[in-house]
Amino acid sequence: MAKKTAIQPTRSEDYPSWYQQVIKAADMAENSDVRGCMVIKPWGYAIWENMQAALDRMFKETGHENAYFPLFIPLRFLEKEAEHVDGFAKECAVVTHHRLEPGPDGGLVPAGKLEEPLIVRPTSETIIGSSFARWIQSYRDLPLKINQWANVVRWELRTRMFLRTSEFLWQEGHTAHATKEEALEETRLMLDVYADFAENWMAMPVIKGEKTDGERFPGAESTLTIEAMMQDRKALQSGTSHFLGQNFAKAQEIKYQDTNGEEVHAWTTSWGLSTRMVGALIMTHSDDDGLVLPPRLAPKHVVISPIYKSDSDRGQILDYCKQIENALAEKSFHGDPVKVMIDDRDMRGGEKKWFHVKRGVPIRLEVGPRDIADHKVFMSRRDTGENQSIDKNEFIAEAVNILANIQNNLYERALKLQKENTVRIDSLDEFKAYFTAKDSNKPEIHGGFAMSHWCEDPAVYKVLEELKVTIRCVPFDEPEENGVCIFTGKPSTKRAVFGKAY
RNA sequence: CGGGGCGUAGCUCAGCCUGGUAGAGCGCUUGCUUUGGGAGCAAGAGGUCGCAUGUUCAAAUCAUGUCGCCCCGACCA
Repeated sequence: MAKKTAIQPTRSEDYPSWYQQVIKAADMAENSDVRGCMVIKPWGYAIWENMQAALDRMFKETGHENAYFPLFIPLRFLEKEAEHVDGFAKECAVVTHHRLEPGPDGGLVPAGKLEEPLIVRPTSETIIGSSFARWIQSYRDLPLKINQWANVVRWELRTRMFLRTSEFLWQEGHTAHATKEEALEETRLMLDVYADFAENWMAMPVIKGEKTDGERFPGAESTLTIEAMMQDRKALQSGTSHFLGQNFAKAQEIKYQDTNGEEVHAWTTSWGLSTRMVGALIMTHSDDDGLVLPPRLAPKHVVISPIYKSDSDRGQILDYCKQIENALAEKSFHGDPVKVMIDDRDMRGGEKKWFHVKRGVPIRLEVGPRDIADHKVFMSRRDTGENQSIDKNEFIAEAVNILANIQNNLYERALKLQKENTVRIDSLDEFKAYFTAKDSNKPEIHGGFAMSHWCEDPAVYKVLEELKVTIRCVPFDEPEENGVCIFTGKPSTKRAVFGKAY
């Protein structure tokens, strides 16, 4: 008899369904009345706010300023950059009217047709570029480093909560530089910021690399990416940083006078990271009992449940809990106070326990009369499920270390999964076997990442398409090495990461 | 846009094949009991069965149409 899990089905039974159930059980989000759009509920939004706070600080530390640009973009703006149009045209929401009037059947019908349709931003390169063109006159105006926190809309055919929704929240950084070198440096710097965030806050190991031609952002010269492996061994693109060359600068006349008095085009970059990261967080750490949160992003670090045997215990037990809360509030976990919640709701113990387990709170404490008598607390760790009775003062002294230990354990666990499921493959047969499910009707978890030699050739993409595998990136860490493309036999100097992707 | 599935109480679903007065479990409300582990008993609230048309004495049930959702593909952060 299998152990009863809080989430059903389990990961191994049905991963996509498990994912949806975790979101529901942890009360993070729900589907809305608008197709493809979700409602982010307080617990899910608090996680996003923690991500925002960490990233925002990092952006400011690297010299960026926040600003805000319009939700609507004139249609003609999008037309300016040819590749950009191709990339986004298929998924744009278009606003064509500005008024509603009573219709024949008692409902409302759009009226007041707009002279020029507006599109709801799928990304803001064009509208921000038009501002940049006005703001930038001289080399003294550069570099210009702007970030905006915003919502964007991409009309997706198929959506999945957090991973792909028609509307999503993100940040988009946009910068303009005097030289190509400086813009390239910025592109790389921001990718490093994303990787730092993923690994140190999310406890999610990532592979940094460059996208191949087919996977690049529409209109970019190069796209850098961080790729993470989820527990079903599929890849999730988790943040991208684009070197836009002078493509957008030329399309939008972002020009400045250099020190010689000559008018030249600026070099621009853009980089973005979205609420998709909340999905990444779920799929990286969570288990069959629900969400598991890395302490650095958890809305609450410690939840204390008082356990009353009788009403007369109440005051005493609550005082004891408050002592712990106050003592922890003075401890610093990465510069912030330890976030404690005393859950004093009148609920049964078991129900209350599972409530917090499912929501992924890193540490749960239970305090009853026996603990008080012994000056102890009963502690459970969400990451390992370990329970222990521990001296109260010892816990207070160790709490920050335990949180750090959980953070580290989650990272190491995720890294182990990634390493164990990344293999170097040097033959096409082996490659095919690696990515082929034994039961095509109900594909079991198979494959992972493959590191293989390749080349830019239509034949390569044909095979990949058949296997539903994509080139995730050409990793920076991978050394140059002479080999042959496993698809064509042509010479190759570097391996790329291949995988099935979200 | 293709292929599958589903719309019945807040949630999960049964009932439909074979038409005949709307069901269960969970949740919710109230009371009592319980409390170191997803409580027990009792009482109660809650549904024009997605929508429209048709067939019929009679439709949740049959037919046609329509809208919406979910899953699997193609496309994408």
